[in-house]
Amino acid sequence: MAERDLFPGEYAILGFLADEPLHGYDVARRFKQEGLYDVCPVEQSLLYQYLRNLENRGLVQGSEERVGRRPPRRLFELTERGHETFQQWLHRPVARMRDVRLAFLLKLFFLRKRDVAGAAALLDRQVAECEAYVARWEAADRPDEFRRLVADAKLSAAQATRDWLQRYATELQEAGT
Amino acid sequence: MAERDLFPGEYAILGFLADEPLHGYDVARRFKQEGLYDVCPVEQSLLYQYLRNLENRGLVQGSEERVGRRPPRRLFELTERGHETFQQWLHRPVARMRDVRLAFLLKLFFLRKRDVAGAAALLDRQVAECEAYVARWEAADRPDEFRRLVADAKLSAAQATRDWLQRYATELQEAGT
DNA sequence: GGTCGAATACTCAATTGCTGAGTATTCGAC
DNA sequence: GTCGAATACTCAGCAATTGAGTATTCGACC
Repeated sequence: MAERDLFPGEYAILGFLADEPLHGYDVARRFKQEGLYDVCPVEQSLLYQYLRNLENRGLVQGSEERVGRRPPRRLFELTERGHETFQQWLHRPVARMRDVRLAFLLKLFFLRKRDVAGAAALLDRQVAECEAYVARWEAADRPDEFRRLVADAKLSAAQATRDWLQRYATELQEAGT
Repeated sequence: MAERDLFPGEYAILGFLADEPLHGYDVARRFKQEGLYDVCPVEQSLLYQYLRNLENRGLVQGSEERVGRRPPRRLFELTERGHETFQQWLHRPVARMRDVRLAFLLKLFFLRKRDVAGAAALLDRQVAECEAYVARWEAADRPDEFRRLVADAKLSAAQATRDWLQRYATELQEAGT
């Protein structure tokens, strides 16, 4: 039973926990405060399910805190495997164009703060993915008007994505020098 | 209990049935043949669920055919309300940018075949939607680096979409004269 | 010093959209 | 005459998400 890949929201949780251990509630707050919620709207109840899933996979570890007659709360932190999984994800470009504005933005969010040079490298790799995608759709045959329309739509979107990535890469390089 | 809006796939079914009554199976074939399936992958079993929903809403009407000891099959056709619903949808631009490459493409698919001038008019209205969207994101405040990044991504995508729509509108106008 | 609303911290049941796998018949090719 | 492809449809179950709920503590204000 091959496990499905984690969702963007789940990786984002790993990202926040990579910095410091947090309660589920704090993770939710980070999402809102940092603006990730606008890109990837993980509701509270969903967040706790994600956390549970991550724990089942051994990527995070929650420890129970009991204080007075408060209902027990849990502090979550990344395991070794959690760190590895997150780091691998962080440096891997996405294959599908529609993921650029979701998962890829999340990657940039976390990588930029840690490692500007790494972010620039990731951008370059993502630009290459875009080029490959553009080439595939330029080569696609267009048996009829509608398929031509679809191909043009995909092409123009992918080119715009590539250009935007390139602009941002340049910006990072200039800021880095 | 306000009913949810129909899915793009459901509108597409209305579109096919607007031309002629069909069996569910035929609708599925149209999806594949005409290339709609690549944009909007409606599996067979899903298609029949959509048909049932459309029938419950009184937008299509299925009549049972019994031949020999064949399992009964149903021929679906649009009702009056079905025609109205479809026509309204067909001429309405979409509000969200991500729908341009889904629902809006479907609209173009159906409208282009019937009414090139109407398609050109729809394109103009959709361009206006894009402009409004661009203006909203240009005005959005960018309290931090990440939100600036997100805004830039949205902006560049919306501008590319607008340009693509405009190119196609021009093309239609030139072909129409 | 009491109370009231906001913040903290989490859980669970229900829903919704979809997938996969199944059924039953007919038709054409060999 | 039989075997695979095409026709035509159904159903049970899952997986991701939503919404609504629970329980406690803290700070502000009267």
